[in-house]
Amino acid sequence: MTDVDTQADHRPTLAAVAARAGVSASTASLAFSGTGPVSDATRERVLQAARELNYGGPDPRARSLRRGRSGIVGVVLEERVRDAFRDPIKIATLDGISEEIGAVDSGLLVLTEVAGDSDEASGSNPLTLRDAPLDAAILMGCSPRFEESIAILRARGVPIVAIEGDPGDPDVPIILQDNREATRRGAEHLRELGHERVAIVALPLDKEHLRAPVTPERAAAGANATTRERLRGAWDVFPDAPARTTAGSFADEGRYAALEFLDVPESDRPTAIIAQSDLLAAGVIRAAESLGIAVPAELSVIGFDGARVDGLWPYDLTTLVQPAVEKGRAAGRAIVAMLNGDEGETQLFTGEFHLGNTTAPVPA
Amino acid sequence: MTDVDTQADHRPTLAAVAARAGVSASTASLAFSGTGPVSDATRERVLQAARELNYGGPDPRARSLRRGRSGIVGVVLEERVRDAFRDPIKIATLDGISEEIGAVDSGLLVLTEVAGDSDEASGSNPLTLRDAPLDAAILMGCSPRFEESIAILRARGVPIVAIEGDPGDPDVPIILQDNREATRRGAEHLRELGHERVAIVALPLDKEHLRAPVTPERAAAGANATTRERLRGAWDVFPDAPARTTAGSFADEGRYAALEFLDVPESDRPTAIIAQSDLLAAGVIRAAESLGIAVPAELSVIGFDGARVDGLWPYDLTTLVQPAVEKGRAAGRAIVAMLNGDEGETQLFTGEFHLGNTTAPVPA
DNA sequence: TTGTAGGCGTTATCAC
DNA sequence: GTGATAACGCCTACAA
Repeated sequence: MTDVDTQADHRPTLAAVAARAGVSASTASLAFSGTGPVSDATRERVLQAARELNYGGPDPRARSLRRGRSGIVGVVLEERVRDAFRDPIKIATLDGISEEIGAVDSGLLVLTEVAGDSDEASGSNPLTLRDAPLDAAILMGCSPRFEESIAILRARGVPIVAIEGDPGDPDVPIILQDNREATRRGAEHLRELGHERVAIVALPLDKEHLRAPVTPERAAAGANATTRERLRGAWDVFPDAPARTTAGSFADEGRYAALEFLDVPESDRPTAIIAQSDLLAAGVIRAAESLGIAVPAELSVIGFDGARVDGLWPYDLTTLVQPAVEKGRAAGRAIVAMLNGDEGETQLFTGEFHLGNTTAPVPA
Repeated sequence: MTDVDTQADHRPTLAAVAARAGVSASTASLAFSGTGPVSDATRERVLQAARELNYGGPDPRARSLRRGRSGIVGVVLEERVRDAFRDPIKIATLDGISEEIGAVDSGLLVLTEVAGDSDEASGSNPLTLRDAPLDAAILMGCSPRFEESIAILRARGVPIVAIEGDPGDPDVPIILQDNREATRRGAEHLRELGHERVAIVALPLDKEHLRAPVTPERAAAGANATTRERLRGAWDVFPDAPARTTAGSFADEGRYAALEFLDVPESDRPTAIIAQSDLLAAGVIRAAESLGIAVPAELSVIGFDGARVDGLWPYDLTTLVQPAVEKGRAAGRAIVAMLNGDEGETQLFTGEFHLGNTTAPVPA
């Protein structure tokens, strides 16, 4: 303990500063907030007193009670931090969000969904969306607990925006991607190149994140709408294309799944693979490389996201570019609007086809 | 607007609920917080009233003023969200932090360092560490504004922990990595394999993130302590090893830098490269592959982090494993201790050498 | 087991 | 320009 103030349980208050400066608390408040008229001399006196007392400025907790705003926007993730942040799309989206909410002096609080009531063996119960001082919340990705989260937040009067998931609540603006249509455009590109034997490497479909072939039942029952829609888009063009789900959007997962399709007699092999993310696509390419299958000469590969996968060189992946940062910005703007008492805008984003060098005409 | 309560500016308060239930506010408070004795009948009546009024529970803003705790721990990053979250080590550390602070019902608020006073052309001024309702803060990585951030937080009486950076303040526990010693151990491994011509692919050294050779002056003046220490460790063993800085910890950056070292006559080529991160190492390997240089037969590569780079298969990178999650946990525990009025513990972590298959004896 | 009183630190509103 | 007053919504002694 080097400093006098270090151990003090009682930090100076605005009142103390005011007293020392010989003014009233309200005047001192004005001197800090800049709202309203204060003479320069008075302000200086107040600031001087604050310095002397080592006063660090108005307490944000008290301020947020009084103003009814905490300056905090919650981002509700369905997974733990580690998993959510491995997804470059989520990160880009967060970046867009944080950019926009800066306009209302807000910061991002990371939350995960409310846990089941009983199954918390960890003994730890982090700050939940039930008792975090939020001005607004952004739900990223739909999930089983979606509804519950929304109910809690609504009861609190916290404005909500949903990204990639539709709670079906007219008061909740949603930010969506044209997953089905975009995937269909990619598939059509393959068909134009003459491909007929096409396989799909899919994102996780259900909570268990199974590595398994997609049966019609699984496709119908799957909890993940994004995966489902992208499957539909591919099947719109190639109704019989076999698909396998992976345990997550990682290159290694893409490689495992691709090996199942590729490590077979050449006659059974697909001539093209539709991967549901760029990371998966990167793994597909590695799998092909390892089997001596040339991309794109012998196998065309298409991704989804446009995430500029690091280390994929010399390949320039053909993919559907998702405007991830822009989606985050849209969510942020919706939040800002709602915080200002306006309506948040629902927006549908369109994936842009990027032609790289990983697709080619079907081998003769 | 589908619902009566949607537009209500005035949400019900605890007092309103109490009134409706025919009890006093304090009793209603007890019914919610679970602190103190309330008869089951009364509690039920209160809860019932709450349901009828659509009361979502006590307002966290008021609660945090009253209790003096917001349940929020700030993580101060030196870069914008997008950049910080591309580093797997930072993410793992965040994960460890969030795990531990769950024990005190806290969540993570993402902040970036206080901006310069004038150069904010963007017009956006996000929530800063000056006015966020923080119970504690974790500074990740040292930086020029380190001191200023600390001064602000100290004046507020906010407990601080620093990761990978030493503010030299006895009240700030620090969580460090043995960057120099760990790197030295890796270098010694290379020396034992007979390597003499070794090059270094380094992390950014100064704020500009230059891609350039490291001169003694740059090494001495560099702002980034982590980079500097790892350079020292390598030079402890190979004093003349040439080094190049990259623009960031990415595979593509590693590839660029490695090409500078490798795309030369064979006699001038290093037989081993020390990369300062696993992602950089992945790029080094790709560069070698693209030049037809076999790893590890013709070139040994060593990394730093132990981040299990996705998509690096079939290589198992020889590296120094940094206990990133554990470091986060240590930081979280220090925070929890300080929040409980105890002292936070400073900790030094040791990198563990992992022998993979990317190093081999120097070619004959 | 329940109610009463007071205050957490700030800021908005009004007089002066 | 400045000061008094009254909330903001909740929690916690303490008294009943």
